[in-house]
Amino acid sequence: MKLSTRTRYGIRAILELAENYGNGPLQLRIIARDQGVSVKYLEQLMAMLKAAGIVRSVRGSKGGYILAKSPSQVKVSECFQCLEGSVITTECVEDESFCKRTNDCIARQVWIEVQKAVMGVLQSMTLQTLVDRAKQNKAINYHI
Amino acid sequence: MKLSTRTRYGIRAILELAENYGNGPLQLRIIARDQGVSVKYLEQLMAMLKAAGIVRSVRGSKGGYILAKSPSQVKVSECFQCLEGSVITTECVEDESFCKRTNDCIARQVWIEVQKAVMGVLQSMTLQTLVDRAKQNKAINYHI
DNA sequence: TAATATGCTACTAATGCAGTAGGAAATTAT
DNA sequence: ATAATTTCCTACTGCATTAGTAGCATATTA
Repeated sequence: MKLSTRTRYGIRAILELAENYGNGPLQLRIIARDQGVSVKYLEQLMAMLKAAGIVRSVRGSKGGYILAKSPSQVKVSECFQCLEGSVITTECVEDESFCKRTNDCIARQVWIEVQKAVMGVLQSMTLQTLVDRAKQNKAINYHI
Repeated sequence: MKLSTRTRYGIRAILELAENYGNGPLQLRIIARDQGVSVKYLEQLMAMLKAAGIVRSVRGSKGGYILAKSPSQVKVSECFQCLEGSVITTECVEDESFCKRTNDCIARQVWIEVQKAVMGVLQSMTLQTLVDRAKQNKAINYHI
């Protein structure tokens, strides 16, 4: 059940875009530097997010990426599903015909509950939620 | 975030042992037949569960596997962690020194919450919980 | 025209998953 | 004793996915 680096780097990149929201495009060069990831790899992640309509891009010099919607309108679950593929723990959770044991399979009930729990967490958060937390966190660190 | 077949088959095998609890050892041959999985593959999964003290084995003819504790004493989370490795979504969740950004990383907070949610579900269930559900399920199907 | 960014596609090394295979050791049945 | 059954152990293999790297095309600004 490990997360891919795609998801981890991707979410971090999106968060950086969310923090930068309203200040024009942010270059991958900057994000790559901040996050310690290659620009080339980030390009691919951003392509996925762009295809999903989560970010949009501005080409050319002074270009970069911008969040397509305001941070409060983007659920973390959207970003997660885009990058990780889905939150499906097993095929049978969403596709009953995947296995003939579906009706009797108690294990399946477990995976359904797990999936609901994960989605519950991710759907309850928007990028704004996380940006606010980050601000709060920085304020606390400042006082130390 | 897909589950491995290890975990899926393994949990199903354990559930079969749980349903058989009190009736002596159950052979992998039987479980393999019921679940549509090879004996050889099941052997490996059972080796993991045995090492974790979840099941114990009886060698030789009329041998097989038995749950090491009563179904009500075995949490699903134990079985899951044994088979899947862990519920860790990323290393940094449990190892703060894994990444120097740990303190400021808001993404990490997301993964921590996801992990807690998953563990919450799995820890709330014992094998007995699931066996009871299975019985209930069968009773309902019988009336149809 | 040069510099800076994204866009696109192909390639590759490493890893882990999902088994298969074969024989050894223990136990029971004949 | 011997045969049959069953777990035990370890090695091997094919496959898919991940985690990038690389190179060039295209768009935009200075």
